[in-house]
Amino acid sequence: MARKKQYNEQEVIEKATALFWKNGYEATTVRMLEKEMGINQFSIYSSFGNKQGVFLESINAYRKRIRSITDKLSKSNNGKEGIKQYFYDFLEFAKEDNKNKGCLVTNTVNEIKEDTDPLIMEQLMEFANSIKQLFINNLLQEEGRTVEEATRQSDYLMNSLLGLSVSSKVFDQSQLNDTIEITFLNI
Amino acid sequence: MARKKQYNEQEVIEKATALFWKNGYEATTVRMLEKEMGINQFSIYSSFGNKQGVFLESINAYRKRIRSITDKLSKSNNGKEGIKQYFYDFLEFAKEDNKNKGCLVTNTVNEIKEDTDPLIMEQLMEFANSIKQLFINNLLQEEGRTVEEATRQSDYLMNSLLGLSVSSKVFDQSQLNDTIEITFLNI
DNA sequence: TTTATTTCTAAGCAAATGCTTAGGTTAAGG
DNA sequence: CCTTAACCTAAGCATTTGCTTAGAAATAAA
Repeated sequence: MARKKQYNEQEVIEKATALFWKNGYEATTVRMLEKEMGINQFSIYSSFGNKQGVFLESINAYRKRIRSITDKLSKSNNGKEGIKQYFYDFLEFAKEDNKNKGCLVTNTVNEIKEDTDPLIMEQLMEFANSIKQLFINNLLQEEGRTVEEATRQSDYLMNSLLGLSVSSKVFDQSQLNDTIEITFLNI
Repeated sequence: MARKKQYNEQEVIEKATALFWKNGYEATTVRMLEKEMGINQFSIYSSFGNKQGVFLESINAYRKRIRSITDKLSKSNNGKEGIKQYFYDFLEFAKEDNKNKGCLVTNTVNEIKEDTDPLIMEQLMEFANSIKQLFINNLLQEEGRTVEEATRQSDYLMNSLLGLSVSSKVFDQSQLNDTIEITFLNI
């Protein structure tokens, strides 16, 4: 017995995600969100509570989108080759108009100060750990590796991936390809 | 024939550097600078023009401080071992109170949006390239490497270093050590 | 059609931002 | 001891920030 919402929450969150991805959390203002999402501030706040609420939903949307390549990784059964493919898939995933936006999660980790909201931190760490766990599982598909070794190598790989998320904004494609190839030479 | 400055510009820039290092460029406000540097906003603007001017001087100060370990690297003559030592030195350099502040330059690169000031960008890229060049030189100290190979490997190492600057804020010391060791296994 | 209830528009709020300025304070040269 | 030029203090400026709210518009039920 009342008016209907004139927007779809999932659709507008997709647009918010793109903004956060490109600009980071702090640099994305509510006015920008308003414009990009195509709805008024009132609607933003009534649907998502506050700016942080929009961002948390954006992380969810991001994780859904990236699931296509994490799924591929979790289903792969060729050890480190599957992980290497994930690196390439990720670069493709983060590309837009010949530019690279990096990883939404990594970008946000880079913004972290002491006063970063614990809720956001929690979400970020959970996501990072889920990726690391996939690495460990894939490495253990290959013979002659202890769990400890696989864990150490996964930390190494996470470090490389974090690096890629940053350097993909500055390096060109062939530099990135070479870097990935060398990264997998020694594990 | 006039009053003398009651502060030393180099001293106050050291304090500004610490702030930018910890909080990043955008998140550091002029009021915070005022408090940390111990001088009034008027003095800040009269000495350095604007906030960006303070930051550019802070990058200079940072480069001077890090020179102790880059000098060590440029003087080393044991190839990749010297670079590995640089990685460890860097982690030590960036440590403060059991926390790790990462690299001022990398932190700022991570903040980069399309509208980042070109002057700042230029400074940052110049610094990054100088490090990469040191890597190349050191790698060429060892036999059996072409310049192209050394360049590719230096991109790989820069990627790892960028990763370290980020992951040092999240990983613990033993994870970082393991990561460095694996990084240097296959070059 | 009327009523009830939600949604939307647009104006507005306090706080924080980078930067400026008026006016008092200090000290070197005459 | 004055003058004068640079310095410092502190108040203030316009703009932007995240968030709120009063009131108009829309729509399902009575």
